[in-house]
Amino acid sequence: MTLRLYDTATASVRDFVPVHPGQVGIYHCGLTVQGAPHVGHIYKEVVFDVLRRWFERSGYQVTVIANVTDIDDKILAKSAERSVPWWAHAYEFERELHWAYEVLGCRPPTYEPRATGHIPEMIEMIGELIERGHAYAAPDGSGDVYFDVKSWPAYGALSHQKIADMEPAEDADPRGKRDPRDFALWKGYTEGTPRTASWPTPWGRGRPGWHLECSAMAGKYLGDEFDIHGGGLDLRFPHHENELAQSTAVGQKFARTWMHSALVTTAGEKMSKSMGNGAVVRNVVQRVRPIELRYYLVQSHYRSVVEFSFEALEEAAKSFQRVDGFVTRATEVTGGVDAASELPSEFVAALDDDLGTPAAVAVLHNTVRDGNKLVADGDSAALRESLAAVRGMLDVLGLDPLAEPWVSRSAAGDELTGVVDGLVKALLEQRAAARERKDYAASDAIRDQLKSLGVVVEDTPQGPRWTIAASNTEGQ
RNA sequence: GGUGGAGUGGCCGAGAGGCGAGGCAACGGCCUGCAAAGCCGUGUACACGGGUUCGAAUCCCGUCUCCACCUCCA
Repeated sequence: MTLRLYDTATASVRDFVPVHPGQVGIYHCGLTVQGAPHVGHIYKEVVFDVLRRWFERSGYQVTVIANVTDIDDKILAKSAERSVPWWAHAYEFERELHWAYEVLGCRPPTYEPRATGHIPEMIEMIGELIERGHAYAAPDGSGDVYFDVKSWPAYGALSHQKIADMEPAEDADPRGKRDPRDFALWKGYTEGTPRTASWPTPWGRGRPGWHLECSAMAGKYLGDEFDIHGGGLDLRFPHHENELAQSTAVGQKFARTWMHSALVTTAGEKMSKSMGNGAVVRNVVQRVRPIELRYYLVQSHYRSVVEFSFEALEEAAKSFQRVDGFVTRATEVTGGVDAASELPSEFVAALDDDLGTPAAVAVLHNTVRDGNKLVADGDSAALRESLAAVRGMLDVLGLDPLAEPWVSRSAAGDELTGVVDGLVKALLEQRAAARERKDYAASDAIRDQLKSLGVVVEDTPQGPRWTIAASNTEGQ
């Protein structure tokens, strides 16, 4: 079975056929770095990280380009509010964003171009659009340059809308537009904005319109035709529609498949509308481990709305702990095995079917259940196979607790661990002695004492084992 | 006004004409000195009203409710 993906443009699930055999080029829109990322922002990143891992596992050579939009009106407005230079503001949140990606185990893209680094490419593109009759400099001398929507009959194809049916923006200042639905390729310099946020062009000084940078950068790094263009569902219109218009109007074929990840909601509303800062990634990972947050996001399908709540999140954390627990115990018993390269066929089929992570997670749990039956009997070929399969599946989902980045963050490498292990073992020997003479009051007292210190003791057929209880169970 | 999506058991969350995805919680059991973990078992749910069909959560018609987008959005 081959990989099938849902394409927004055709509104259908289709077989994936690469532009270049054996290779995949993916462009997904990164963020406008204007504030701290919340769970909704990060969801898109997790979705495309899983997609990328799945392509790689399926043998493709993958190029991922994800932009950073480091200049736009909101950045200018927010930085002015804080009395911080716009570039410092943008960079601060770019770093915050990278921290969030990293903490959730999202691998960096192949390249991450910034809008401000691609002004010449944009100017070149504007020139070509004007030449071909699809763009015009505003006659009012503002320095604005607009895309002429009516000159491009295919406009609206991606979001399946007709220009005539679109509501013109009520708040939009028509300025020098021929049609209210025309959109800015370039925004002329305006009084009161920093001079550093403007660049010279044949049409006057100014800054990029929001959509142009992605067209310019996708074309530059992935070529005139590439495989997948993605982003959050709210980018479908106008952003992606405009990108498509710009790039195709300039003669490119552009993306073959458009993928959009569903929005994350809180209290039934889109996160960016409804939230304060409760769902900011930095806060959420105080409440559950980052790997658990990732599991929470991966267990639902990328085209289904995620209704975010801390209750559901904590439930997901428990579900993941079941998997995590198996990996830990099975590794102790077997001495550890590598992730399998061969994955269960149902798992493969699930992901091949439009990245069906929920079904894939169900296969994972079934494998864990079967594996758990084997753990008590000690090391065996069947257990090793089971552990290898589980780790192989987790690896694809970016959730293998024994792989980077999760291992190096766990306490295992901590120099104190050896000390604690020695101390706990000494106490467990006393407990074993007490149990031998059936002095259960004494043995339970030791266990209770350890528990109050956060050390959980469990008896297994292989003897007692101890773990540090999950530390971040409190928070807001 | 236009376009797209959703409503599933106590909860989360898949599926898409017949066979109860998976998880969390609950209850019963096994294991255990006790616990924890784990395993086994228990729940017949698909917004509402009609229709098609031997059979509908799934298809059709209608209704209700909710969400997203229509130039700030991931």
